[in-house]
Amino acid sequence: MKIAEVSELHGITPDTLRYYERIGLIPPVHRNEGGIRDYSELDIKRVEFIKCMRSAGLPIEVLIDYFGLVQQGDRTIEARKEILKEQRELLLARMRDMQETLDVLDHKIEVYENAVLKKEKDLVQENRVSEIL
Amino acid sequence: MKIAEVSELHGITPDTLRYYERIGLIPPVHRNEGGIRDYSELDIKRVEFIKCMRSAGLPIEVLIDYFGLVQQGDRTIEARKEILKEQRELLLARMRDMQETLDVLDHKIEVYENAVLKKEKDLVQENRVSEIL
DNA sequence: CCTTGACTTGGAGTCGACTCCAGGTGGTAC
DNA sequence: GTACCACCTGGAGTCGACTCCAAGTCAAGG
Repeated sequence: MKIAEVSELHGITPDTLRYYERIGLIPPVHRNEGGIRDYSELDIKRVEFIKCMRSAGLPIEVLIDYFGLVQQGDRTIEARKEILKEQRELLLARMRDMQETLDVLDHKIEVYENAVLKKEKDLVQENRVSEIL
Repeated sequence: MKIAEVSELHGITPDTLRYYERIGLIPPVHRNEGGIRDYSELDIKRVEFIKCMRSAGLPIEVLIDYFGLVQQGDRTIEARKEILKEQRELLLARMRDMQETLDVLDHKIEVYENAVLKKEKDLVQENRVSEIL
């Protein structure tokens, strides 16, 4: 699969895919005779995983470390698990922050909602209905 | 309240507080005779709000726009509400992404957990218990 | 008086993560 | 055979959000 297809399929620009390869987040992708990248199933699995993790804000460095361990085989399973657990905790913490902010936002929106209603009511009472339409 | 106190109280560095003021996220803070910032109750309320919003990833620009509207008085209530609603939706979307990633992470951690257990079981069966301690 | 320490300023530097570009190649379509 | 298109490379630029720094001011303590 060529870079443009992978790009379209996963909503990642070719530039970003090449960038990921340059910095070692994706291992060197196999090329055809013309030197053009041909992404394997496995490469694509990796891209999907990366996209998922990045969409939640996991840092690229962490992912590089993780894949480095994967490459070193079974004896790194424990270390990999620890990385994932740590990122899981960080993710949860961020989600809790966001939930708090969401609550604040919801509250403020409601307050504004009421403010708007009150203003309209006032206008109606003053017989200035035309202004609210 | 001086900058150091605000900083300690809210876990924001003085540099960041001054930066926020420079870019207009916080309005010019009142100074004492010596030219030293003296944060008012209202300033601090604003800092708290900013901290909350920033911790959920709302962009600084959006917050500047929002406070710009606040400054313009009641006639901007509707517009402010719209900004908050939009940010609420974006926040929710990000939280959904994160929940998905969390699920993937949990699943992978479980797989690793099982892999570790299996490995230990194998070692026990091979009478190499010492290696797992 | 002099040092110390917290503050001030404007400007430059950093960091993570892309994003863009110039110049070049290779394969297909007319 | 040449125009076109997608691809390639290395390197530079951008963006958001800080973060750091040099040089200066001021109040309080010894």
